[in-house]
Amino acid sequence: EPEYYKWNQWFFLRMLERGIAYKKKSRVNWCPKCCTVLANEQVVNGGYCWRHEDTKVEARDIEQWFLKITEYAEQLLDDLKTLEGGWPDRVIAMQRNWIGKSVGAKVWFEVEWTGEERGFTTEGAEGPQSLQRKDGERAQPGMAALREKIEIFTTRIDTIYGASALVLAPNHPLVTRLIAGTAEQAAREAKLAEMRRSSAKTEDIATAEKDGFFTGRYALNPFNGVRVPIWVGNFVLLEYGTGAIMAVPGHDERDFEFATKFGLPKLVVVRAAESKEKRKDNAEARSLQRSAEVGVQEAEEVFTEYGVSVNSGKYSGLESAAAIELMAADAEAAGYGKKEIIFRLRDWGISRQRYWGTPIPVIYCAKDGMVPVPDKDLPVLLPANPKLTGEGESPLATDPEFVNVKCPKCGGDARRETDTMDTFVDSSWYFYRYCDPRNDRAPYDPGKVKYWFPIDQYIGGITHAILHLLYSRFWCKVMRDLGLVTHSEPIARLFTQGMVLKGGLAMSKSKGNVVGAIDMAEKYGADTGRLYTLFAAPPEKDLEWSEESIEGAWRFLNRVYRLVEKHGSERGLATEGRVETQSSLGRGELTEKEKGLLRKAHETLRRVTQDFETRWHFNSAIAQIMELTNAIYAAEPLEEGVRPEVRREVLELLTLMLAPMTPHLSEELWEMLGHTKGLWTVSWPAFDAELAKEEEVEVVVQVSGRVRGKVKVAAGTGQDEVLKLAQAEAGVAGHLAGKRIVKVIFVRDKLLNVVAA
RNA sequence: GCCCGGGUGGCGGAAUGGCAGACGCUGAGGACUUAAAAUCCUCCGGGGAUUUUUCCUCAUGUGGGUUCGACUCCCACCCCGGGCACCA
Repeated sequence: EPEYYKWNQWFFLRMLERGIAYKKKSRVNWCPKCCTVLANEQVVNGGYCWRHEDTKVEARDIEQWFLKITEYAEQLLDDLKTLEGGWPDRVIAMQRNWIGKSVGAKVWFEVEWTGEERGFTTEGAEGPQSLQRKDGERAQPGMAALREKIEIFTTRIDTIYGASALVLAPNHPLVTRLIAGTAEQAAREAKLAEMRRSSAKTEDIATAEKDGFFTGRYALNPFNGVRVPIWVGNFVLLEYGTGAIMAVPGHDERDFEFATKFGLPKLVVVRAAESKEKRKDNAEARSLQRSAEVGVQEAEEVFTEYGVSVNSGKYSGLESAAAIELMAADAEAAGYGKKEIIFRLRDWGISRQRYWGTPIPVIYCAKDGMVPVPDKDLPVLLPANPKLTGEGESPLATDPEFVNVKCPKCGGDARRETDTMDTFVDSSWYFYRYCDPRNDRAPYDPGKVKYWFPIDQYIGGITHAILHLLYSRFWCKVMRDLGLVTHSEPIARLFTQGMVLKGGLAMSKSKGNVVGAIDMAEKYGADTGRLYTLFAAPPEKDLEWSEESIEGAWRFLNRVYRLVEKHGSERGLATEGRVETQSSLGRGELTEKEKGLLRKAHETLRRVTQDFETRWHFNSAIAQIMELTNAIYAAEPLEEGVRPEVRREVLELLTLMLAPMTPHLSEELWEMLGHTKGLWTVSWPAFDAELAKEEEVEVVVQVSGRVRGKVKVAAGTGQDEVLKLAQAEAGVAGHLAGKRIVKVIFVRDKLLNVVAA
């Protein structure tokens, strides 16, 4: 509705002002079925559309709008800590994983333009000061800076003495220039084109074989001045880090694989830290380690763990963590590197080429460029009659009335932006609007939001763990920075309910495994369906739909109905608007049978209340109610020894406890019990603790922790008494015969454990 | 590979330090009925002893540990599900 999406546009303009919303051309995910771009979060199962799980997304280079969620990466990560306890662990873990923080360093390797197939060399390996500049020796045409540097990112700067190559992503902007002017330029360009083509297919990058080629150029390792060859590798991703890595084959599995294939050296620069025991008695290992410290050694296998640096100049002997710290600091001081934290999280691409979505409120003018739509012109309305061509172009673009506008700045002819916003924009803040839905001057009144927020309890499917739930957290922080809210997290407690499966799969129309809610309601009634889904499993678990089990729920409700039908006819006893508990009879006058029933009813109420309030374990609550029903049946005929007041109280409690789960049926039962006011007018009853208490309890008797008997005693009976009775029990006495009692553990009304030796 | 979650009868599940399998489904047997449906009753983890009644024993993925006592807490491992992934 325009009354709502107007405020999406308003938020967008605020973000545009702050540089949070921006437009850029980039490689994006395109779903050919949706005919639109998707955000990274909307690509699932290694490259499929989240809505069409059988459709692979394609890579396309399109100019589109982004929201700078990455600016909030650190906060989104840090604040997850405040959600612990309130949010399920797996959702927190999934978000943490998605944000993907890596602490490391960037290092700049200077390109040596003169380099050509001279192979790997360790010449001049004596520290940073020996770094030799070869500027201008062989300048290439069109080269702006001769002192070109390649920036790499690493989490293991401590392994830099083991770098035997730099590897760039095929799409790295420098690659073409590096190749230019080298001896095998043509062959290299052909290879590069081939690699770029295959990387455009999102096919199983993770399992593809390592591939790459030498560019013909070298770069200088700033730490030791060693010349390392510059390669291009298919396993290096342009999007992550700097799009370039140092290959340390001795200490990274991918680099090891790459080096094995292309014959690069594998230097050992970290060895396992000696454990104390080893240090004592493993002289052989020690001598091996000594040899590792002498000279350059070819690694036989990859060692990726932390340990102690070796063959690393002045850093040799340092533990990995210390080496990382010191080397990053040194690099920064010397000006060839710096500490850096990077995130896996990408900015949120919100442009969609769809009709359904909020129009992005900007106008392109030949004279003024991109001009935001002024607030007073909001909302930018969707055209009423779009042409839906399915051609992959935004439906808005084909509507001249929508597209052709005057520039708000100069009044000249201009064009509207025709992309619409991702619908996840709408869902990122809808709950705030609930607090103030008719406001036409602002998205909401911050005062009203302050009263209600953050949300005490939110319920949703696990499917939104890194979509809706991440975007909403981001939106909240943006609104906070706009001064609209004072909290940083929108949702205090999150509950992720399970799915209903059929044949092991989530029900979906495309799979044809849906159970029609209407068919089911016609056959059993909606309440039976409700009761079944609640009873079959606790709510956080997935549940497999079972036709047989729903019969069970149906049978149970019929049992309850028949019970009320039979005994609910004593009209005139009903008290409107509440359950008359403990009846109007004096407690002392209750018969044994009456006491038993009332006790069971109130005990059930106690446990059901607890399940509802603290655990949401509706399945065990229903089991309790079933037990109560069974107990009432067992007490039949109720006419004998149970007065109408007591019968009614028990049946009213039964009806009330069922009401949250079977509202329709309960309403009918309530009427059958003689009430004329709706059940909804009645509040949840308090259980009578006195009544719920057992008078006689069964105490379990154990001998040395094994159950050997039981004794029935009055509630509250002391240890001595119970022990005396227990010793009289044949089964217990048999196990105690000829033994000495060492210790007695007694839990009142529950257990007696006699430890005998 | 990393990160989460889980593993209990034929099945869904219950028990969060104190009688393992509540409650329900399925199955078997029985009652009612001319018959069927519905309803009601009994039994239902394995092995053994006793065969009226009960008793013993094993059993909650595997192996250890803590405890008078462990499905429950701790350590190691195995398996299943999910998320992420040539993330440097």
